[in-house]
Amino acid sequence: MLSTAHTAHSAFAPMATMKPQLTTLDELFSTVPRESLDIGEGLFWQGDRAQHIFEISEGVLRIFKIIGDGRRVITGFLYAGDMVGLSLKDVYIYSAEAVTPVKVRRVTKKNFRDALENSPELRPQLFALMCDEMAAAQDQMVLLSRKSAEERVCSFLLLIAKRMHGDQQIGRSVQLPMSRQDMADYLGLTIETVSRTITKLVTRGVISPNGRHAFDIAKPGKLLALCGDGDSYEDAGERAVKTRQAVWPH
Amino acid sequence: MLSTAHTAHSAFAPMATMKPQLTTLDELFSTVPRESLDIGEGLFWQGDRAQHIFEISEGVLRIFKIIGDGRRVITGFLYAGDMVGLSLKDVYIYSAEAVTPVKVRRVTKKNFRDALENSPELRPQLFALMCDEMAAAQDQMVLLSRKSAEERVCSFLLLIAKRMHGDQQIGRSVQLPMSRQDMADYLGLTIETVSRTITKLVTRGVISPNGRHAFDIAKPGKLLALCGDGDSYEDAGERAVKTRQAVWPH
DNA sequence: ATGCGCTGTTACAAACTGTTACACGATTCA
DNA sequence: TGAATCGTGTAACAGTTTGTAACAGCGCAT
Repeated sequence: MLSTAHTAHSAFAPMATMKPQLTTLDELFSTVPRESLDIGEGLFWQGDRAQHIFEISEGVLRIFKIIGDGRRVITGFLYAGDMVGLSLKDVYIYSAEAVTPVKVRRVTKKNFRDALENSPELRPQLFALMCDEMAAAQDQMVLLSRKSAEERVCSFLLLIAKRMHGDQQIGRSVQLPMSRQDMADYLGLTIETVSRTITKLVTRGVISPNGRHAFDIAKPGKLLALCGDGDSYEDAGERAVKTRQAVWPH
Repeated sequence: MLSTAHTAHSAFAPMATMKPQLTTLDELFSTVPRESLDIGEGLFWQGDRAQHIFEISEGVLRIFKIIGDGRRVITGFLYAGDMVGLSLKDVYIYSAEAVTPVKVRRVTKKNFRDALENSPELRPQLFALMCDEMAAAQDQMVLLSRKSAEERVCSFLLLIAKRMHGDQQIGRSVQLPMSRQDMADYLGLTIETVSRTITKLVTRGVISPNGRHAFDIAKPGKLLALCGDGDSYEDAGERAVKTRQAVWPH
């Protein structure tokens, strides 16, 4: 599969004659035309032969797995700039569907491999991407394993708020293009619990609705405190949260 | 602790031109001495400066994160042959402790990077490792998100049974060197629920205890049916579910 | 061998989340 | 326009898992 290292010298080859030396992964995708997906349309399905790697240039995608009796788990939402399809398996082990209208570019796995072998600058970028993905997966495991419903929803709001604003700072507004069911399947909750929890946050003035798929973060500090990623000052945990619920009537 | 760590690094230090061309990741570690960890001893901690990458050559390690109020999430158990410490971050984002007596080898991140750049054969191996890790993380998300307590315990038993036998087939016996608390923190349950569930499986004759930290799988088919990875097309490719007939004639 | 400590097991009540059911508003289609 | 459908919100009830606590089993030291 990935063992096609024909050109062992390429690591040291200064410049390939035919192919331009790529310096970013984006460049690899930039030459192919964009494809469009409508809302709800699938990019690929769990079990399909995995032949391409995709880069999202616009819109939001959901990545999910389905187990036997229909239970669905969304393992991630992907935004512009993210890549999807990375795997050494012959088939995709998850499905990808458009949450919003999406535009993607695709390259074959072979071309992707070749580009990596030919460009030493690309490899650290891929490594970094995969490390970030792994770190995100572990955070998600923490969320699913030990966080309460409220902490999960707050963590999610913060995650999306960050992603919408370049991962650097938390925006004051959050767009949630996905359905409540999507959120529930991502957070390991039911749709009703998501709904209840959001209502509670609105009632307490932590966030304020801006239509059904957007919220303003009225009290970012409180949202942070409720997300469960205890910043050292918070050491009483669950009990502290309950206390606050009682203490803050408004 | 870990007093033998420093002498070995110089083995890779010399000029860039004459580095041996490695063909497997194992070889990269094989020249440095093994370090020993006692039961419960930490290899590194969340927040430590991340300077090394480790390969486990013996024993079992637990990888975990701690959030604010003391909640612990074990994100994985690592066995001989596994690598740990891969990250682009400056600090480790999780901790690693010995479940059993452990022997590890370490290389610096710099040497690791250099070896990868100099050996095209190594890169696909690392890519494969990271993909496997990612796939495992997603399976774990499914488990934590949507599986019942019983399904979690059964999945765990099957996972360990597979890993103990080279990932190829499921053994008839399972060694569980970790404590019930470790299992609970890995499965997103409480220690009591783990205990109850195991008792129930024993009562029903699915497994039979062999001391407290080992079980015989009396009804492998039943265990598979209970693990929740329904017979969806997901596993149709090459996975154990498919080979169930071959492995277990009954 | 006896006592102590840790780990694991079991029982029961409580809590959180899930389940079920229905209402509301927006959109689609006849 | 009006009915049907979809996504969502709300409420009462049910169920699984948890928390608490007491008890049992194993290992270890005295």
